[in-house]
Amino acid sequence: MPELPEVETIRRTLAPHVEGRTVVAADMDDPLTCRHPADPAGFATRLRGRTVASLGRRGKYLLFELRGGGRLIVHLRMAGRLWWHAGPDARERFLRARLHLDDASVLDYIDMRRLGGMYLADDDGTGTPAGLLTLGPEALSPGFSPPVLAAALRGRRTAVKSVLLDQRVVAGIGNIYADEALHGAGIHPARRAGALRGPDVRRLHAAIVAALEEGVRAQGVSFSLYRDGEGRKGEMGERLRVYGRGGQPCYTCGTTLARTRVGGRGTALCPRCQRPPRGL
DNA sequence: CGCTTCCTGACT
DNA sequence: AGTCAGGAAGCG
Repeated sequence: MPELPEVETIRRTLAPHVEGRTVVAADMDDPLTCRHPADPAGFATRLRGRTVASLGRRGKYLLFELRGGGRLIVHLRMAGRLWWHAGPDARERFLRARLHLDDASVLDYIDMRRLGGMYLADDDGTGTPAGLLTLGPEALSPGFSPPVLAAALRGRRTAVKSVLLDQRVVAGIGNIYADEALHGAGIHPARRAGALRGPDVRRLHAAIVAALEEGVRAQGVSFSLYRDGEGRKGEMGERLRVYGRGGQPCYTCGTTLARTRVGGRGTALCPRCQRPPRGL
């Protein structure tokens, strides 16, 4: 569900509520949510008494750095939500875990599809999800530059959109912002990555950064499930130019936006602004 | 690489 | 009944 702007918004809204707080109890209600350690009782025992020093983010991972070492890592995947309440609120239908903090507030982890998960990792890396270890540069950092993007695209016959979604290439882009960035750059999502020229790559890089920064400013997209750490919706949904707009007119040229499938993912594009070269 | 799978629900 | 969903690991 959430991509870099949504996860960053959650981090910002959650940080003031959890930093410096101690977990006095953890209700780990769902074995699937406990990725490491995998048993809920052990997970709860290890988390109890730990204090959150700071809340960070890497790609789409949220990192609760714990005082004295180690971290609690949360990945929301498609449908996960983190929701803080000043007191023990009503339990959401798909509540999978609840952390009780030492000021009587609670942090709820809600995940209808149970695709997301929580990890308790040590400083030596034990328990860290593999995907976090192989993450590419942060999309909104100097480490992600046009030359870095060019190197990732070079020589590859796969669709350019699939490369953008590869977290090992760049961390934080998901299906929404990939479509938005490709439209902003005027590049067809199924275009062969290796076929992009220097100017294409620079436009694409700029469009990625612009789309993600706009998403952060607007506090994310709230299509259905996403909310920030305090349950508020983001404004980015109304600013999307292609994602979710198949069949509606392109804001740039008026052409009816198309809906297709690229790399197994639903994809929206403007057939005129993003015209593919012959044979892609 | 690209396709399938994980999981559960909403919608056509 | 079939399709789709903001993600990513796993398997040929």
